[in-house]
Amino acid sequence: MNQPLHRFKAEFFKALAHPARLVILEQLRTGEHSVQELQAALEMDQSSVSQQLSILRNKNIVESRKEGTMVYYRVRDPMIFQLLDIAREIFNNHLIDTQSMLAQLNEEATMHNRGA
Amino acid sequence: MNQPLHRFKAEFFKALAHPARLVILEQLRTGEHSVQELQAALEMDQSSVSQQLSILRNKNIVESRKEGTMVYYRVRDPMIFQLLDIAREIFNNHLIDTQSMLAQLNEEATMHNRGA
DNA sequence: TTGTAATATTCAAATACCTTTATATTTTCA
DNA sequence: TGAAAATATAAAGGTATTTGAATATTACAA
Repeated sequence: MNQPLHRFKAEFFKALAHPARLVILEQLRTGEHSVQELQAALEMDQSSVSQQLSILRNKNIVESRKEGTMVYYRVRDPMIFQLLDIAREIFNNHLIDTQSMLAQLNEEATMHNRGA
Repeated sequence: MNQPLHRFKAEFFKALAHPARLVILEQLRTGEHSVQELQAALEMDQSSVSQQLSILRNKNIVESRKEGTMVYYRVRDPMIFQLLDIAREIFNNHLIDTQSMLAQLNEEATMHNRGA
């Protein structure tokens, strides 16, 4: 707990704990991608993508290569994908189950209706 | 990104992204444990442990069983341990590497010296 | 050089999360 | 019943993350 190791592991998981960053990693399953490409896939603006990439970079989860004015990103350790696969299985096993998901979706729908 | 699925996955990882919760899960590798036992292992006060457990419970990562006045917790899906194993391997593979770790440890030492 | 395209960094406001302390609840037992 | 043990919840203040907008940087080409 005080042990730094657990704190570093927690930070590693924190790096994965963002929807955009998960999508980025999914994109990188098929190999290198430029920021442009990621930006298009994510439908996010340039600077947001860059920010998320910098978080993944700081945690050493991705690394980059510059080619002219473009930068190509790739995942550093393919084992990350195993991790994501297992996370998906846990999802499919219903660990994160319908109850809380539905509750939250519902809540969101309500919010949107209010907004409309 | 807007897709709720990615948000839920992100929340799942967020649930793992805390040192105390990681230690709790490590403890639960050997099976059920009471809150008391976890409290002792973590050297945290009762209510903090309870709060962390409630986060894990809300994300359906652990479940509990009441026996008299005591509550026993266990991990819901053993695949969680596979996930933690892989995370550890990624660590050992140096993905989260020394550079940032040392930088942070250093920074902490500095802070403490300032404080002293 | 100046301009432009691609990417990165910085900043401020909003939100979420942590930590601590205090208080509730539930169960058992005298 | 009333007290005590084990656990849970709530509230408040501090800290960290997110988000969006603005601004820097870098590399290249005209």
